[in-house]
Amino acid sequence: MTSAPAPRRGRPPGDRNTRARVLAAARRMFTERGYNAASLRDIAREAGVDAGMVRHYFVDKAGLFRAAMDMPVDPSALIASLLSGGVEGLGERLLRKLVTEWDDAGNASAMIILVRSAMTHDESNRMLREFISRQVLGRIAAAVDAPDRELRASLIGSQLVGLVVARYIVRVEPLASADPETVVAAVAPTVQRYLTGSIR
Amino acid sequence: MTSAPAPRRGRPPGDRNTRARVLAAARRMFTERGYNAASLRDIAREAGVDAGMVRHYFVDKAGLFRAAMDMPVDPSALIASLLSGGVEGLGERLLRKLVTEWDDAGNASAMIILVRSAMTHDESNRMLREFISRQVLGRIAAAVDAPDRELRASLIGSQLVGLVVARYIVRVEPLASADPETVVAAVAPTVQRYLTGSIR
DNA sequence: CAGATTACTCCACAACTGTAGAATTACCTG
DNA sequence: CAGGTAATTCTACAGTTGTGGAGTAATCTG
Repeated sequence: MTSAPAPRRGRPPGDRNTRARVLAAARRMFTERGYNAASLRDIAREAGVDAGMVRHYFVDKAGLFRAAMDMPVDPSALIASLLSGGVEGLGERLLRKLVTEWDDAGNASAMIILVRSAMTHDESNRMLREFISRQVLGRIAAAVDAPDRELRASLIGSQLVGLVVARYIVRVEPLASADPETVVAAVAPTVQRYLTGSIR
Repeated sequence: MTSAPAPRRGRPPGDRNTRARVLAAARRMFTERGYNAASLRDIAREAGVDAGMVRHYFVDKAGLFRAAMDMPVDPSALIASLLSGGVEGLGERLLRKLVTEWDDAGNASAMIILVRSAMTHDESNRMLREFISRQVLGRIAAAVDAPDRELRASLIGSQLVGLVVARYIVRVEPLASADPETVVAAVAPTVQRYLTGSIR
């Protein structure tokens, strides 16, 4: 790993920090509209920049999307740390993390982008399915010592995705405005039952 | 070699039942891609018909969408009949109805159209929110004699929407291929708890 | 100073979109 | 048979989309 700052040559970026602005605008647009409906020109306008910059920095719309999906926190590490506390009370920890994380992420979470895009964009759909299966549910399933581990994990997935859609995307009331602890208290037992309870 | 019959101009002889074919094609396309991503030309091609027919029969894309959303069964009547059995075991009845209905609807349910479209199309988003609130949750909330009726109802909504997304849209395994009764057995207690159990 | 390299904008293109009107043909009523 | 109406396709238009190339400006290295 060369930590050397790389002999920067050529024209330095002005104090506009364009790349980051484009990325931020892309995240906003993708969360709001999903992959297809967020146009490059809209994103560029939002960033106060010419549309050509997207090509300059990210080559493609797909490239921009990939860059926008590079999440700040590694979800697998996050989940691993959640799991380290054991299965007892995992439902509650999982849910609290999810809700508090997304409440103040101000709608700009990669997960929301993915959910929203997955409805109309094939690649996103595949990404979401694989992300849920491998990164989230796979790990949970591995931690659960019960028959039907995979089924249990995907049931959890269904409740979590449903919560995201209802609270953050479609915004069904009063769930959308309910305070975090209320949501945690209400939904955690569901997740815990899918984890360790009887499901047959 | 003229393999294609070369579309003759003007009114063709016989009864082609075009309106119904366009409508069916529209339902298929809307379920597969959502409102925005399903183009009029694609729908017309799917129906084996010129795109002008949409205008002829439905005026607008919005008009076509409205027509495609005119559901064969009135959901409010359906829900009312489910509710008539009382709150006892309602979770199970609700879930069984939902799962069996959609499993053999072959993916062409109006609900799936709505869920899929709601992610990118503002009007659909509004429609879904209002449909869930008024038609489904409103009625359920009215039948539940407990504090937090609306919150309970929207929690149910979150689990149901999550199930739809996970099983029918994103197709997370093994939930997507699980047999109906397994799903009912696993999820019904969740719904029942949201209905009558403790949520605080 | 001369390149080289990067940052950035402008313009063009082909494809696709929803909408609109005109033209053509078939069927129905009298 | 005459005339109207419905059914259908064709052509056109203005807008938007992702992409690509060309050109300009700023800064670096040598």
